[in-house]
Amino acid sequence: MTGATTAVAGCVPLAEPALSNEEAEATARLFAALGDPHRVKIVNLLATSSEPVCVCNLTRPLGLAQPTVSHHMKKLVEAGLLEREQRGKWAFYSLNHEAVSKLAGLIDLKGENE
Amino acid sequence: MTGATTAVAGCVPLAEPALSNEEAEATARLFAALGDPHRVKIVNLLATSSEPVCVCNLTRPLGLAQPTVSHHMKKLVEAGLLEREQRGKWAFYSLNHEAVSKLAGLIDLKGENE
DNA sequence: TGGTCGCATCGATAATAATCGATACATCGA
DNA sequence: TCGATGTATCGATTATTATCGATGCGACCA
Repeated sequence: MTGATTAVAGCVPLAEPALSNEEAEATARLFAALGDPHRVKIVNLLATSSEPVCVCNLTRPLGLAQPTVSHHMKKLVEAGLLEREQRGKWAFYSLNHEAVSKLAGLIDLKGENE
Repeated sequence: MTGATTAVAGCVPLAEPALSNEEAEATARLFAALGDPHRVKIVNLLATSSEPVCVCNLTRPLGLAQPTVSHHMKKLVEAGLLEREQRGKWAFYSLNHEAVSKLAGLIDLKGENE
């Protein structure tokens, strides 16, 4: 573990009184992780799969080279949205449902303001 | 107007069976709009303000030049997250609560899968 | 132990985006 | 009508990011 990598950790609801620079950056990193269409598709594929998926099963539906897929997976893991599991020589990725829920909570303005 | 600018329109829940390229791009544009710390702060400032805010009241708290702030406001409006209202020579911006709610709904995986 | 396979990292390149000074446009007050 | 003011646009620069070939690393198999 590199420490405070997962962006979700430092996030604070958007309706919080006054966001600090660090909080704003953490939140932006989280959203930026989903700011790429290929990464949106990755999350979609994992969300609709009942089981973890390995990289070799992502390159074709995404139409990307393997290093590019690994690049995107790393970004999503760093954001805390995905979890990586090594099975033999395969790397299986799955959604971090808790992080996704927390992300949805960040956006929810209800109850926070007016 | 370029037409289908507001990204929110073409968005579909992340847990939908198979996202098309267009849907993934629309969703990514929406998230990318919040993928910048300054824009997160703008949304935060508007979310905590009971009234619309003009650009001249944003430059100082953001520490950015006026053209840069206008640039970010445009991106957020194009994403559909903000609404612009001209009052005399001032441009007032406010949150589009409906779009924000819809954004939160996109992320919600509950009920869609498993 | 050598070969293969899956994946991550490296290095380079191309594309995208943030930033700001200069400037244009529109509105308002005098 | 003229000057002042608030914003948007333009143009240029810098920084960030996506992409992929080449390569390295680890696991598995024969």
